[in-house]
Amino acid sequence: MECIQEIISCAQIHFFAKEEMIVQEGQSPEKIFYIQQGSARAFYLKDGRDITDWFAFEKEFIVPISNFFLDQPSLHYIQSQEESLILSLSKADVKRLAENYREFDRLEKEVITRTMLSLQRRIVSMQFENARQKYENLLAERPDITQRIPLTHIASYLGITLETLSRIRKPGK
Amino acid sequence: MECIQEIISCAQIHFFAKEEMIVQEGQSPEKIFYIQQGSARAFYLKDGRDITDWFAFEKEFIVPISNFFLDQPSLHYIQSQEESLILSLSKADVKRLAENYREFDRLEKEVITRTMLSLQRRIVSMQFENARQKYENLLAERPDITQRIPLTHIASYLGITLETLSRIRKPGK
DNA sequence: AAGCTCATTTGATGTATGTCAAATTCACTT
DNA sequence: AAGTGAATTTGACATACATCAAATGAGCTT
Repeated sequence: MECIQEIISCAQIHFFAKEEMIVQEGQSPEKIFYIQQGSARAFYLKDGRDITDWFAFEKEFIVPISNFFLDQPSLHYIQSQEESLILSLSKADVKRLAENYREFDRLEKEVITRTMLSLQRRIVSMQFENARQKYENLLAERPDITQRIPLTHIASYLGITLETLSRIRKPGK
Repeated sequence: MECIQEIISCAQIHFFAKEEMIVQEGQSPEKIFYIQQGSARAFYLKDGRDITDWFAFEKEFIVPISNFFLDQPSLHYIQSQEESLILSLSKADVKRLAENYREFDRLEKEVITRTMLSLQRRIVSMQFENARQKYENLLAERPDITQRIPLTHIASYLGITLETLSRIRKPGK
C-alpha cells in the first residue's frame, strides 16, 4: 500500500501495562487504537456497574465509539487487559489519509463493515439464546478468551451475571 | 451530487403490497433496498419461530445482510410491512458507483457507519435492560412503531415474548 | 349485521437467571 | 512456604419473564 509510510509517520505507539486505562469516560481523545499485541476492552458504567461492550485482541481495532464517530465526549472507558502494544491514529489523520489515499479509504470502510457484521451477529446471539448458548458462541469465536480475560468481564459482555457464568462453566452439564 | 443521474438509471423501483415478501431465505438477490415510502422488516427463523432483526422506514435502507456483505445465500427474509415504494440497487452497481464516484463512496461509508452505531446502541439496550426499558428505548426512537408494526414483531425484535410486551403496555404500571 | 380469522390480552404456572451472602480457590508478595 | 486480597464457586432464595391455554377484541368478508 502506497500510503504505509505516511500511516507510520503519523501513528503513535504505546506500551500499556496490564489493566491500564487508555481512555476515560468524558475524555475526547478522538483516536482509534489498533492492538499490535495484547488485548483491551471497552466498558461503560450503568448504575455504577461495570459493563463490557467490546473486546479487542491482536490485529483488531478498538475505539471510543461515541467520541470517534459522533464527536461527543466518550461514554466508554477503554482499558488494556494484558501487557499490550497499541498503535493509535487520530481522527484528523484518519480523515486526511482517507481523503488522500483511496486504498486507505477502502480499508477503513472494510473495517467498519466487518465491525457492523460482528455487532449484527452479537445481536442475534443476545436476542433469543440462553446464557449457555451465548457463552458457547463466544467460545467458538474466541476459544482462548477465558485464559486472557477475567470472568466478570466476560459475564457482563454476555449480559449475564458472574455467578450464572460460573455455574454454566461447571463440568457435567 | 454529480452521480445522481447514474444512480437513477440503474436503480429499480418496486411497489409492494402489505406484508409482501421481498427476499426469501436462501435467495441471493445481492441487492440493497431503500424505503421511499412505507416500511419493511428483516427476519430469520430460529427453531421455526419468526424473529425480527431489523425494521426500516421511509428514507432508510434494508439489506439481506449476509447475502449482500458476505456473498452467502440470504439467512433472512425481508418483507414489506405496509404498502411500500422501494428502490433497489444491485451490489454490482453499488460497487461500480463507489469506484467511479468518490461522493457515492462516502455516502456508502456514512450509511454503514450509521448502521454500525445503531447496532451498537441496540446491544447496549439488550445487554442489561429489562423488557420495559427496552420497549421504552424503542418508543423513544420510533414513537409511531406500534401504529405501523404488529406487536409480535416488535416483541421478537426486543427479544421478549408477545405476552410480556402486552403486559408491559398495560396502562397503570 | 353476522361470522371468521388473526391480533392482542389475561390468567395460571414453571423456569432460568438474578441477588445476596458466604466459602473456597488462586495468584501474588514478602 | 505463609499470608493477603482478589477471583471464582457454591448455596439459598427472589423475581422477571417464558410458556401454555383460554378469553376477548378488531378488522374483513359475505
